[in-house]
Amino acid sequence: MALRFKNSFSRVKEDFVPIEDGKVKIYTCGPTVYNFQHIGNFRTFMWGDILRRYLKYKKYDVTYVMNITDIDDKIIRDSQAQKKSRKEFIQTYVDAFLEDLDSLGFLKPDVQPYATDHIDGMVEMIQKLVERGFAYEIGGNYYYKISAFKDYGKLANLDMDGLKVGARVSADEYEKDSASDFALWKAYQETDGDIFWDTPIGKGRPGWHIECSVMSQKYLGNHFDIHTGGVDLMFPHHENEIAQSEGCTGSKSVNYWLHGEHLIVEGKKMSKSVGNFFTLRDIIEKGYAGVVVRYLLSSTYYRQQLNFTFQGLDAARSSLERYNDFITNLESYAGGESDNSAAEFIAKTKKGFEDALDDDLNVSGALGVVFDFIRDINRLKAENKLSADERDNALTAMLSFDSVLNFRYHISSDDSDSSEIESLIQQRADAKKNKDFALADKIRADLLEQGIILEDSRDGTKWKKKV
RNA sequence: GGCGCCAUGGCCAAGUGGUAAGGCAAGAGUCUGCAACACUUUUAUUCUCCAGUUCGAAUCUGGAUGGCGCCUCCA
Repeated sequence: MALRFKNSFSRVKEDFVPIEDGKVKIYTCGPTVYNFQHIGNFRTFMWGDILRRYLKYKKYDVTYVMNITDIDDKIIRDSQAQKKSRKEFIQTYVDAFLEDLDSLGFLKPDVQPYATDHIDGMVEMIQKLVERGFAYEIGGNYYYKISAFKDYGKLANLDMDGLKVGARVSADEYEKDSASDFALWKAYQETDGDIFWDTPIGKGRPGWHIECSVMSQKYLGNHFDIHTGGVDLMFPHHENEIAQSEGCTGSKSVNYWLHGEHLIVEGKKMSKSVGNFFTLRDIIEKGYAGVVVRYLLSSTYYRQQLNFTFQGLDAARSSLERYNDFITNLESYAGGESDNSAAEFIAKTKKGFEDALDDDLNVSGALGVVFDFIRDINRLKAENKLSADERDNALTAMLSFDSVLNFRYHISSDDSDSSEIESLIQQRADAKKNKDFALADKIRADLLEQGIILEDSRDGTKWKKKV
């Protein structure tokens, strides 16, 4: 099967054909750094990571850009409330975000541009849009004239003529030709304090949407392959991005628009007032490793709502242990007689894995195939029908699947307490030899208390950390 | 009001016209000093409901019910 994606623009699955053979350019709308990112944010970034890893698995040369929005109304409001400079304020959340990406096992974006480093580019684009008749200025504010862009509303399937002018629109503090026109540049106001830029188009700050047009163009060119984000960004953000980019160049900007559904918690929209709002940090504090969250967030098809529950998180942890135990146990398996069935299992799994992911990133389907594989190989192992060569081939296959999933977790060998654990395991082995099972069980229970799980096998006792 | 998504076993979830993957949980067994790991095995004549199309429907059509989202803050 050929790789295909459901394109939000056409609303159907389309075969993926890159603009440049063998290369894929992807832009993802990154976080606005006014707070710690919540698990819903990470759900969106997560399938972006899977997408990117799978394209690499398919031998594409991938360029992945994820921006950081470091200027917006909330950043101004909250940094002032905390009496911090904008830079100082955002740094906390940028650092936290990068740490979070790391604990969730993300590949680092190839380019991670900051909005405020691209003010010049934004000014140039706004000037160009004015020249081309897509933008106008009123009292130092610049607006995009959506009536000038004939395809406006096409991505979100909105009929702009039929839009009601609601309370939020009329409450806008700036004057505009049309209520639906959106801000490209906001003139300086006293309440902005020291947050402003002096530019050829005046003193002020950029609107939200212009940054993504400028940064995607700068790092990926006027025309690139894939743009991702959450469904809520489809309108107005991505609609506006298209209007800006294409108004500026006069040609198509993005081939495939991918939008992920939201995460809900215990069946309800996540909100602070309901008390079901979680940052990644909240979850980790409850004792779950990042990789457990990764498993849960990535295991559901991205265009389907994901219902986050702690029961689900516990199930994810158990699944993940099976996945990792499989790899660990296979690595230490000495190898036996072959019955020549392993090659077939490997080929079948590889095909099933790729067919599933080729079909618009069906991770659930791919996981089903991988768990079939785990059972098939474990059975061969149990019956001693897997040779050392077959073991190596199975491991290679599994690790190639894991280059996409990244569910493998490692026990650090330089762990400071690992020698202590080894010595306790030795004490337990001695106790077992002396039939002092009470002591042996106590050692095992004590270690479990510290999050260390012991597993006895013919080849001795292994230990692993609880995730 | 307009646009759109979803409903599959106790929980999660794939399958989109050919007779219900997979994971978790639970029960039974093998292994084990006991566990854990692993293996074997049991658990949906049935896919929210009602009609229809078809030789055949979880899958297509119409309707109903329930849940969710977007319609200028939002992943």
